Amino acid sequence: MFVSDQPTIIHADLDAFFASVEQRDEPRLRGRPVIVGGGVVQAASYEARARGVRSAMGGREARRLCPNAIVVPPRWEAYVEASRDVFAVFREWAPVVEGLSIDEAFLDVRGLEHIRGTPRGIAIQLKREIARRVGLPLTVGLASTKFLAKVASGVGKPDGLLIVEVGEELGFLHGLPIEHVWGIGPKTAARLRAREITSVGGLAAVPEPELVALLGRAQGRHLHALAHNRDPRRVRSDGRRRSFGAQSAFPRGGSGTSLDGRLRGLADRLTRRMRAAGAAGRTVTLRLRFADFERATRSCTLATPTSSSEAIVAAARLLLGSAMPLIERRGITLVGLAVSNLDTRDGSVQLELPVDARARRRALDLALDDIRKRFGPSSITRASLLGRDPGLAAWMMPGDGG
DNA sequence: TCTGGGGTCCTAGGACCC
DNA sequence: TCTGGGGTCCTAGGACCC
Repeated sequence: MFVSDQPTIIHADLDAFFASVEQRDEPRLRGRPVIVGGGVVQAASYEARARGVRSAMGGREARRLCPNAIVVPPRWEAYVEASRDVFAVFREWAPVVEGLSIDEAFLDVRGLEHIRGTPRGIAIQLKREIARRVGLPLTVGLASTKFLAKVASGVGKPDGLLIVEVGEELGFLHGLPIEHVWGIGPKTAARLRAREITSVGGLAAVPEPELVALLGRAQGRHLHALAHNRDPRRVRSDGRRRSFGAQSAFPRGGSGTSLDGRLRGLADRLTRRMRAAGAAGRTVTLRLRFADFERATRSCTLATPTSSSEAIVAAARLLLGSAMPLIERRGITLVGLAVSNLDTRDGSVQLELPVDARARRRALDLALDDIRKRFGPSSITRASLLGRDPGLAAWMMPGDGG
């Protein structure tokens, strides 16, 4: 086993990501309070946060707190592009990069002394490179576990660099309030505080069986370990997603008139992304939220994986039928669809096939052409493309299974 | 805090199988 | 016939994260 006297896991987190991209691209916004998203705050610059604006806050509340804020609409393409640029830099500096979301990642920087430098040096360079080449502020946490690196970057924000040296972990950790722990949200924090557990040190002092009795087996064990900075999770770059989802909120007092239309729109959005990712799934979940903000889900599992919009809409309609009494009673404010139980395999290719025989052959030929271009000449035929789902072609590259 | 959109993991009970 | 144990899958819901 590898033992180091230096921390070797970096958590790199862009500060106020969307808002920082806006300030980078529009000099007029620099130094000013910026809010991205009007209806609901998607991101707030640190100038706006200083006035109490938080993401997910209602737009009206945000403008009340910070009347001179500049509100801009989100520009998704710009954020996706900035994220790509940032991750490209990450991958230059570390062989193993695990993306957590569009704006944060773990980097394993073990054993790079002769290539890239010490972990400390890499952390410093990473901030400089992101600032120089992408023009965005980054906070870096460097520690001996993923958990602690994540906590450190949170404490170090904004535009910070926080290194927790080996041997100093518990001293750093135990003084923090429990809300700093990755995995303790409002509900769990309230339960712990009701027991007068308010700091991570206090949490660490609770025997594991007691925590398990209070929070359940998995969470009890997990938090007990984290409080002692025991976190065996490795940085891994092959993160495979488990689900695709899409949802849409109704305007106030929205009626159920266009529910079916919304369902079709959601399914189209969802399946377009699924097909782009070469994914198909078996479990369709209908998510509902009501006027009182209570939620409900209905799900069903199909016999074969699909990424067909038609198949998913059909399943969603059945689920909707079973939930109709609830909807009529409580009033619906949000509808969502998710597909999980994914059957993604590296190298798999999926496409929807038209019913008409000629159009079908043509779609297959185009797909074959595409496959040959991407993977080189192969002996794949139209017939071998036809797989599990009658409306869907599925095929896996030989040797790509493991 | 009158609340958007996209995800992850865990729990618990029931069905079903060996 | 009754009883017991273990495993997997499915559904619905809860909590958390960005």
